[in-house]
Amino acid sequence: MAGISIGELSRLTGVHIETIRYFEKVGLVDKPDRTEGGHRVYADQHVRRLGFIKRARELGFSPDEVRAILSLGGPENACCDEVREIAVHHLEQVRRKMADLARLERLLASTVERCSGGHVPECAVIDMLETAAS
Amino acid sequence: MAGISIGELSRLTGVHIETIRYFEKVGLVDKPDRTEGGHRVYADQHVRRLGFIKRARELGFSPDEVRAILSLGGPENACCDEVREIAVHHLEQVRRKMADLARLERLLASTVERCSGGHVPECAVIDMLETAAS
DNA sequence: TCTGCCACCTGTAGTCACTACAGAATCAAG
DNA sequence: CTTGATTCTGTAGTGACTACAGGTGGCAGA
Repeated sequence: MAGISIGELSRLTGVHIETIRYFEKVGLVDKPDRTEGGHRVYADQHVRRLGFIKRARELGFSPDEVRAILSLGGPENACCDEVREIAVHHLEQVRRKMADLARLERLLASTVERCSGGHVPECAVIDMLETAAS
Repeated sequence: MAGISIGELSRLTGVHIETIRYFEKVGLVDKPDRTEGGHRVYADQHVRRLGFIKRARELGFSPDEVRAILSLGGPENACCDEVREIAVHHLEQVRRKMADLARLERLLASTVERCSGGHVPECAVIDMLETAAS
């Protein structure tokens, strides 16, 4: 209710003060009111918005994707179909990345297993890295 | 056999010319010989080394991990146990990342499924992003 | 040999998403 | 009114490159 300082906002949301100012600069959060002396004064709306951004970033949405959702009018006004499209696209990327990692995991695991582990210059890991096949 | 220009090296390895020079600057690849005029002249050894670096990076080894392997004397001399340790550590990180992505995938997938997709302001994706639970 | 042109050189600056600092001003409590 | 914490602006740093500007090198054809 009462005005929130940037420090409180930071504590409430877990977003660094510097990052909050950065988000303001790049237009991810609205410019807050100021005190006479120029200190930022935030409202509850900013807490929600910043929490939203933080969570979306944690979930791997790129800043541009977050921006896209926000530009749809923000969590308050965005239309489901448009937001859904962004989420679906993001889901596809996540699945692609998972597949990549799974291949990598198999390769690494089997390589490490083949590895003698002895203090010798023959090494399956090195062999793998030297070999161009994926 | 014959000297290789930086352009050829780039074509052979698929690494950008600028990146090759960057790798030289940060010490990932040895400084090559030069022509009288100052152009870099590479040998086969550089092709192997650069290919090695490229592949390790593609496999998600961080530059520091690559540096660590190279500092063990490079692919030619490194000892299996030390390299293995780096690879095992990397494997752990890959698995952690996979688990993260899997959680994210489930959340996104179930959310998108719940999503009406209509042109309405109620949206499961927004709800998810607004909700702080992971 | 001269000319043309591409490849290459160095050095600097830009990217992204922040993070970190310096030095000054403001705020809140006592 | 003083003190100490907080906040302010603006700039610079991070990592891992990428991109450019402005100047040479190398080599083929005339």
